[in-house]
Amino acid sequence: MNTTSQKHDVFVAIADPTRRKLIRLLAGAEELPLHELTPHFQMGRTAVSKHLAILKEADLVTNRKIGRETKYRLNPAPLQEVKDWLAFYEQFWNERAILLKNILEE
Amino acid sequence: MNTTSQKHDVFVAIADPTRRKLIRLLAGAEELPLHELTPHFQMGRTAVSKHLAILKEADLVTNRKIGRETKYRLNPAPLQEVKDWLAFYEQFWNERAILLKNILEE
DNA sequence: TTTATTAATAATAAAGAAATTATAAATTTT
DNA sequence: AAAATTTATAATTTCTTTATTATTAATAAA
Repeated sequence: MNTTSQKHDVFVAIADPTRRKLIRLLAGAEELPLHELTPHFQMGRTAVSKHLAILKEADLVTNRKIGRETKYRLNPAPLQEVKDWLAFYEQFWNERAILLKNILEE
Repeated sequence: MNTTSQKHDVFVAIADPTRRKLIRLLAGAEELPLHELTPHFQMGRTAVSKHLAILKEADLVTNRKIGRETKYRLNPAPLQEVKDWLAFYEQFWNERAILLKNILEE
């Protein structure tokens, strides 16, 4: 792990609204090239391309070159890590569960 | 919304590993003051205090002053937003579901 | 083969986040 | 009352992220 490729965190990847929107767009289509994704945003191609690179480092998207375009595809599998993380806190976030817990602890 | 108080995003709040560890520590106790949380980290009190402020802006923690200490408590409710966001993608991230979808689309 | 399209990378600039030290304020202990 | 404890805030520094422009390369279309 020298110069490039930082092996990006899924939590960091989904923290950015642009990247969440990219995920959403890719969920609605099998594959999309950069130039079809770009017009949905107010920034330039290069910026969108970099957001896609971050998603790719988190393994949330894959891509393949078809002719001169690079088609991006969603890979939702890494979201499982977030789901697992949340699962631990589910026991806390229900108010009824908290009340019940308080009663049991008396 | 003038000088302070930026109304922080839950996704941003949980993106940082220090803050996830704070959430985990607070899940394991009813209430904890800053000086009990700090020794679990390599940074100073001030830095931990600021991370707690970000969690508070995201409404993931509440606090109350008891004498000279400020006790922090976890409020997991805002995590629901993340759970809801993930729920949308559950239909995609199961390989069996993807295979089935491909078959149905033929 | 020239021109247009598509996209990645490098270099830079700007903005934002994270951590530190220093200071101040409030509360408890001695 | 003086000293110690606990915390918050301000000022500063450092680091990281985000976005831009410019350059290069590759493919497709004219």
